[in-house]
Amino acid sequence: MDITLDNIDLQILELMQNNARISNADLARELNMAASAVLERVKKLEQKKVILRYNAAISPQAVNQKLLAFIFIKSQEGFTCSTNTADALSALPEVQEVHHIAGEDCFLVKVRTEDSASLMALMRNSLKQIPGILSTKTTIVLETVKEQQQLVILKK
Amino acid sequence: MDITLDNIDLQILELMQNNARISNADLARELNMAASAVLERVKKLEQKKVILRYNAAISPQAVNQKLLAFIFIKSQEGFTCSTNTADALSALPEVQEVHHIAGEDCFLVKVRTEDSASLMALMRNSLKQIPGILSTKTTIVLETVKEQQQLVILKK
DNA sequence: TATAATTCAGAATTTTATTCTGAATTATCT
DNA sequence: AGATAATTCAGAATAAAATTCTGAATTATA
Repeated sequence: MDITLDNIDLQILELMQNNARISNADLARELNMAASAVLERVKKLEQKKVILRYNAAISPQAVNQKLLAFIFIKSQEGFTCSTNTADALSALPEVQEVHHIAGEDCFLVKVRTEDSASLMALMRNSLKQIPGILSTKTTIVLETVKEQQQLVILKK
Repeated sequence: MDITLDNIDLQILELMQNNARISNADLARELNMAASAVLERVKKLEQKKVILRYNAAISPQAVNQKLLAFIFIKSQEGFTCSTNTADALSALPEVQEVHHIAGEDCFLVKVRTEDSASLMALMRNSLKQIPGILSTKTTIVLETVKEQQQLVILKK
């Protein structure tokens, strides 16, 4: 399947990336196009997995997830086995992101918990159950200044 | 304003966090409630900033953002001045996240670029312009196994 | 250059969002 | 506890939006 994106596609992506609930009609008005044509494009972008999903960004504080931390996890085994480690990490609900990174450390994991006590509990209980983890190094976030993906930025 | 969330609110958040374009009617059907009642709640969650925004998750590969990296940035000055550093970092379009972290390093920055050449260019050109940056340490992501916020998980 | 495939506007239809009202529930104050 | 106020919600009515369909125009392909 062709995944070439023309200018209209990029405009749609730019409009939707931070306003995913914009109505198809409004989208059409912004682009000076018929609603049916825009709808067809959005559906196609979804089919082509250019748009992966639509998320509601929820305030972590509002749902009592006050602590954000990054954990570097050094894994024992080679890459094939580490994939299992990554999957085990991904399965934990507190784990928001798992990245396999270059260099001596193996994974960088983004974690949200209620507070530092529950972070400690997570590390003591859940992480300890995962085989192949050699060591962890935790970095606690004091304040988040920006947290917003913005992949499409059109130049005028 | 009261930000207490009852069970219905949490169910709404759980349904919307990974399906932000669900129609209000479908939401109402899932919850066995009138559409008007659900709509009122969603509006209130937006007002209360429990829902911060709605994002379309775009495939980075599809828009030619193939490289993901985390950069640790050690800043020269104290916290007040570092805020300016953080704001300057946040203003860069390649920068997706800026976290102020505990410990010797000051900021952890998540960056997406087309490739390693443009990452190097970003560091040589843009980062060098920002005053107060003492040193940087870059960690390149080889593969992302999970990347999906999931703040609300209801236990049955 | 012919043919096929894609894209899109406009109309018609189905579905949804939104507003309003009154009843029921919940919270607040004395 | 009991009265009052505030909030929440269902159901109806209306406005708006999504979706489907068709044929014309454009673009790609052979």
